[in-house]
Amino acid sequence: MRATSAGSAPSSPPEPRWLDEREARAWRNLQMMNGLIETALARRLGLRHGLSYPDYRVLVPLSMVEDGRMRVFELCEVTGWEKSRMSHHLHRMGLRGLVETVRCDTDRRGAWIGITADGRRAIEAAAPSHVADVRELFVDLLTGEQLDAIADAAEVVLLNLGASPLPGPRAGDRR
Amino acid sequence: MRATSAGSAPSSPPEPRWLDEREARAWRNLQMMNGLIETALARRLGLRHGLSYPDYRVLVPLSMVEDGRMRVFELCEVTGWEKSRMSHHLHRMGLRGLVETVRCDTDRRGAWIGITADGRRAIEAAAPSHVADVRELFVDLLTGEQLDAIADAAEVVLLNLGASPLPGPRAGDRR
DNA sequence: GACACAAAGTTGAGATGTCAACCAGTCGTC
DNA sequence: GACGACTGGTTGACATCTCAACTTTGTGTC
Repeated sequence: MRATSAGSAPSSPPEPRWLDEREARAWRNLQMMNGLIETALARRLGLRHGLSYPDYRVLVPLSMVEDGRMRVFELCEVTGWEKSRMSHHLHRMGLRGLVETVRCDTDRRGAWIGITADGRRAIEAAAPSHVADVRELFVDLLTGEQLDAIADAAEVVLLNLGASPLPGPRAGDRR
Repeated sequence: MRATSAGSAPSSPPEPRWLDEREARAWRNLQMMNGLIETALARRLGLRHGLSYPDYRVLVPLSMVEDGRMRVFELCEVTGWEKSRMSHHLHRMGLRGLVETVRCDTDRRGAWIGITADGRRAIEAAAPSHVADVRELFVDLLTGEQLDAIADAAEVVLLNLGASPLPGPRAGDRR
C-alpha cells in the first residue's frame, strides 16, 4: 500500500513500522480524550435537557439554516455520518417530535428534514449549557495556538479522507 | 459556573459565550476527524480480520502485559471505558473465544481477564495492518511538532478529567 | 425512448453502548 | 465483631450504530 523504507526480502512480509513513543502518545491521548469528552458531554446534555449528543449534532445545523430545513444528505455532510445512521436517527427524532419530514418536490427521491417548534425550543434551551461544557472540558483549557494547531492538523486529516473541514485563515492572515 | 466578561443584570441569565471562529473550527474539525477516523479504522479492521475496533482496544493491552491477563478495572483505566461497557464487551468477546475469565483469589469480588490463544492469534494478525492504517489516516500525515501539539493538548484535557495520559517528555528534554 | 448506472433514502437484523439497579466482598471504625 | 460505606463486577432494558440489501428517482448515452 505504501513503500517501506527498505527493499524487502522476497517472501516474508516486512516488519511493520510500529508507532514510536511520540506517535503513540499523540494517538493514544487523542483517542482517550475523544472518548472521555464525548461521554461527558453526552451525559450532561441528557441529564439536563433530555437530548442525546447525536440529537444535538443534528439540531444545531437545522436551527441555524435559513428556513429550518435541510436535505438528509446535507446533514450527512455536516455531521460526517453515514446516511443509514442519519436516517435511523432522524426517524427516532421524528417520533419524539423534534424534527419532521417533508417530501421534496424538485427531487422526488429526496426528503426535507425540518426542525419543529419543539425541536427549536429544545436546542435553544440546551445550547448555552452545552457550549459552557465544551469550554469547560476543552476550549478554555487550551491556548489559541493549541486550538489552531489542532484545527490545522485535523484539516489535513479530513482533506485526506475527502471530507470538508471548516476553512482556516489564509496563510499569512494569521497572527 | 464561570465568570462572564461583564457583570450581568440581576434577573435574566447572562448571554452565553459562544465559540468564536477559531474555537469553533478547532472543535468542529476535531469532532469530525475523530468520527471519520474511527469508523474508517473500524471498517478496515472488521473487513480484514473479523475484529471490531473495541475488540482491538481490549486485546492490545492484554497481549502486551506479562502473563496475558489483567483485572477488569485495569482494562477500564487503560481504555477509558465505563465498567459496564467493559463487562458487556468482555462477555461478548468471551463468547467468541477471544478472552476468558478467571475468578480472582486475592480479591474474591474480582476477576482476571486472560487473552486466549485465539485472541493472541487474532491480535497478532490484525496489528500490522491496523498500525499501517493509523499511519495512513493520521500519524504519517502530520509532522512531529503537530503530533506533540496534539499530545500536549490532549494531556491537559485528560488531566482536567482526572484521567491518566501517557507521560510526555519532561520540559526541556524535547527538541 | 430505452438502457445502464448513479444518487437519495429507508429498512431490518444484529452488534455495540448507556443507565440504573443490583450482588458480593472488602475496609475502616467503633 | 458488627455496622456502614465503598469497590469490583454483572445484569437487563433500552438506545444507538453498522452493514447489506432494497426502492425509487434522476442522469447520461446510444
